[in-house]
Amino acid sequence: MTESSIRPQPCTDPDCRGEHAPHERVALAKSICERRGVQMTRLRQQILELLWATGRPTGAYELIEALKLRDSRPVGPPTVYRALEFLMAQGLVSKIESLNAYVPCVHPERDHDCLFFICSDCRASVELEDPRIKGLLAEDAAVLGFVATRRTIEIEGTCAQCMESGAA
Amino acid sequence: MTESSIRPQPCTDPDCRGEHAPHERVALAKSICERRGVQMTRLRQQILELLWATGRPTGAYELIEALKLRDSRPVGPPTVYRALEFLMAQGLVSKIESLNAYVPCVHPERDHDCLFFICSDCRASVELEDPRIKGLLAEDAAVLGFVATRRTIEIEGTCAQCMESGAA
DNA sequence: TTCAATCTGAAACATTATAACATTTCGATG
DNA sequence: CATCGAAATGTTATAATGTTTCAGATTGAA
Repeated sequence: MTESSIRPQPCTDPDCRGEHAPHERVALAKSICERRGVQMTRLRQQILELLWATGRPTGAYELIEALKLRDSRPVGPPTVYRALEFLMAQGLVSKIESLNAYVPCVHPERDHDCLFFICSDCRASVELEDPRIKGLLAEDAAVLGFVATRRTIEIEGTCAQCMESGAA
Repeated sequence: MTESSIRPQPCTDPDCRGEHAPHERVALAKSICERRGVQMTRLRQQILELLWATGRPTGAYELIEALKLRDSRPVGPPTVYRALEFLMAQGLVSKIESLNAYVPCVHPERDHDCLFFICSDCRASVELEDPRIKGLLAEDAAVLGFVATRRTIEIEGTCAQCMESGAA
């Protein structure tokens, strides 16, 4: 298993030229919350920062450990799960269902249904928006008369870097 | 919450005219295993039958309960998880990651990367193949130099029947 | 200030999954 | 037929993930 990589992330979105430095993304998250009149509390911000800091999908219990280490702040599972729930509701964090882990969203400012490429080797994940897939899914849903509320698209495999380093 | 529906399933695949009666699908699974030289044992078959019987994504512990009731056959979690692992490896069953539950595959005879529409109301799921989405995902993966091994696509929402019955 | 709403803390518990090791089953081979 | 080995299953314990419940703290507004 090679080192976890990609931090700051090279954005795979062709429209994006921006930096995704963690502190800058956290600042953006705060301004989004303010605009919406919801509270980016200390705990929530810490968790978002931790998710940016690890640079890979991170489990709730791993966050609990990290909070304990970083701040000698012992928090229970419900506390962390509630914060994650809030962050997800605001589109600032996504859950990777196939890993039971959480990642910060790169582009919370856009309404997004992302897909995730998850490297089984280095454990990193890359977020991607593809409106064409979004469109096809909408089309398929329409055929079924199905009204979608949430989309989970997760592709597991080996990332380019790990392929090169022959780790796969 | 309305009654769980769709059994036998109306196949949403335009190429498919076939019946998907559970017993017929289990027979197909058995012949596939025989052809591959792998064993469709009694336990594995029972679990596959149970998955067809419930008609909706079913959890491992629910299967354990069902086996106990149906056969007064007490099996432990590892036993069931191993059987599920086998069935998934053979493409006969898929895991719905967002529910931690398992569904039988409608078309094990084809190589498939399915997407699932999951009704939050009646708990039913519908499997669909869409080669166009498969193609776009392959294209996106290629751009990233990512080699995919597994695809998880799960759309949650409300199915047509539940929309009609106003249950949503 | 004081009330109400929101957020956080804490203990217990529920659900999902795996590790480690023993036993059984069953076909292949001597 | 005996028995060996591989595959499958059984058993116990435990790990990992997530929730319920109720209590206390904080915050923002009247």
